[in-house]
Amino acid sequence: MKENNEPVTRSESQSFIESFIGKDLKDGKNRGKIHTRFPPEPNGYLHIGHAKAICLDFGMAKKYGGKCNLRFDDTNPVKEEVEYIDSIKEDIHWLGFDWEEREFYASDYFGKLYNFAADLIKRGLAYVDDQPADLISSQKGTPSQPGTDSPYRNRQVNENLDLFNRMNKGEFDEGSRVLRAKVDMNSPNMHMRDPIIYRIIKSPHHRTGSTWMVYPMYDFAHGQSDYFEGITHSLCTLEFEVHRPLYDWFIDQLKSDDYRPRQIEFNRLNLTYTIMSKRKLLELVQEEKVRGWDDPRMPTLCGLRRRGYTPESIKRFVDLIGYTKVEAINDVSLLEHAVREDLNMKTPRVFGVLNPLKVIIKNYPEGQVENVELINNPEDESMGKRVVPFSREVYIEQDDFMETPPNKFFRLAPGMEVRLKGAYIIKCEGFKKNEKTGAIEEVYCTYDQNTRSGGNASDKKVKGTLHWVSAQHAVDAEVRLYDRLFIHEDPAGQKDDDYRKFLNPDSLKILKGCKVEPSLRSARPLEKFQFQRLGYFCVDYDSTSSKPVFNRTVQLKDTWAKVNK
RNA sequence: UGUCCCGUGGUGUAAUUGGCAACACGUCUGAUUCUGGAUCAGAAGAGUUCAGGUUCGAGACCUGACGGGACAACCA
Repeated sequence: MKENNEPVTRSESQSFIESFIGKDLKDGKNRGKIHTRFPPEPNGYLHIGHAKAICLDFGMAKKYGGKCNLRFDDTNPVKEEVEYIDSIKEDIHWLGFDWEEREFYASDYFGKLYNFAADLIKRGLAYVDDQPADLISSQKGTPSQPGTDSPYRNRQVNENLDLFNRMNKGEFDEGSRVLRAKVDMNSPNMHMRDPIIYRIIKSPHHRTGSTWMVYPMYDFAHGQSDYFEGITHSLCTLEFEVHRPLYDWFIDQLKSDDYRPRQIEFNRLNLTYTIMSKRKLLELVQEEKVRGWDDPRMPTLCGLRRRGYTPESIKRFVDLIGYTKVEAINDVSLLEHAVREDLNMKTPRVFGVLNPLKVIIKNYPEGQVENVELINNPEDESMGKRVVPFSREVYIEQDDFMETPPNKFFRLAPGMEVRLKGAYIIKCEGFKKNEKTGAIEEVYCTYDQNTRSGGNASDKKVKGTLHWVSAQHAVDAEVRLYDRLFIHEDPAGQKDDDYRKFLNPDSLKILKGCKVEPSLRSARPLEKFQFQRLGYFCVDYDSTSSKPVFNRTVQLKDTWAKVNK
């Protein structure tokens, strides 16, 4: 919808996929309709790479007035489990997408697929091969050498039909026979060299039980399922590019009019300092390198959710990186930027002290408590204000005090003044130091009564403003700090080294004696906050009202930390 | 030694389909701030892998190199 001479803005630029779709629609292909599908195999949890596909599949359909199906690609009963199905559905909904009543399974089509295979046999386009896997494999040749025909390639139709039927009745052992499509053993494309389309598997299927003994391969199920569902655009990742000729070959055998689905491939999502392979993520879980699929360090959607990421931030990130055919590796800092941007607008500010250091305000009356008022979110006035108790003893961050500060240290040090945010300006008059360890144990200050925020002399300038928590009112909390899971930008891409070699030993730091403001006692799992000056934090599932647990989603940008390096 | 795909600042993407490279992240300044956040203003950083060709004109088209990736699972 470009108006007159408005310049083309970023948001209007389309990916190559969208251009293809737009052209197909304009050309009136498939009656000018768009229908997509998201086709996960239920063999693991969804990760942020899947989110990229989900956003495309559901996003394109929505944008162009079409529909998007959810289809579980469950053609291999030995790898798939029901537990994954529920988590996949939960994650898609969490992201904010809905397939309505269109929840399908490749296994819904086992009957149709079987009949289609039988039909191919009758047309002389498929045959049963009795050879073992290694022989079939070696006859396929190599990418640079053509294959050779199987001795069973010209088996009679009736024999093929009978054998295929008996394969499905369980008369033969797994691995003893397969059904192959008769395509072209000399094709430069390995996938066209008489691909196996059915194999015998006797383990029960999570949905069809032991109805079938014979199961279709991916290549024989995916395109056909698209066809059965009326899919117009079958969007998948780059590695399926070489499968496309086969996809088209089966559609050619299947189609009866001018409707046909079209496969388009785009680049996978890769992120720096993590891995995206389902197999490797499973290893991390099984080898207990992480605490589970939803460990906040994992790139899984449930992990990111637990870490405190919002669906909006993930969608925003996906939107920023785009869809191309270039195998790219995206910088996590862009993802982090996306959460900060979102959380900045949404989260209430609170005080939490991670490494407490007690400050005693010597001239503040003992036993006195004042309730100071603080703005919940300077970005959004509608979020209102809250009241926080202030008293003679408060905790500040250990990092906010230095005995001998460097230049430009705008915090507390002997003789220096700082503001305790929302309360008073205090001046450091002394401190107690453990002579053995050198640790600062207490800091002694005086406060200026006239400097209370909002008061007469409240506009007096000081260099620094600190967050704090009243000692007697503080709630003890556990805080889990996360760092990148790997110390290498591309841990899985190092040919000579196993990715495990690059695991970051300090990716998780658990802080036990943290002090947070009393309002946080009632925080519920998944609630998000900005701990002022520190970062964004999300309440963990392990949290209880007596002992809150917070996960740090991401730090605030910290220019001081950079200067300090 | 085959077939297919890809090659634009540090990173990810754009470039009205041939008109003298734009945006975001990151980086660095400065302003502002009761968050060293946010915000605001600004800067540095690529001449589009290379070499030819077509053209008045090429990041876009052609040819050839070079570099990266995918493909030889009874996985998806």
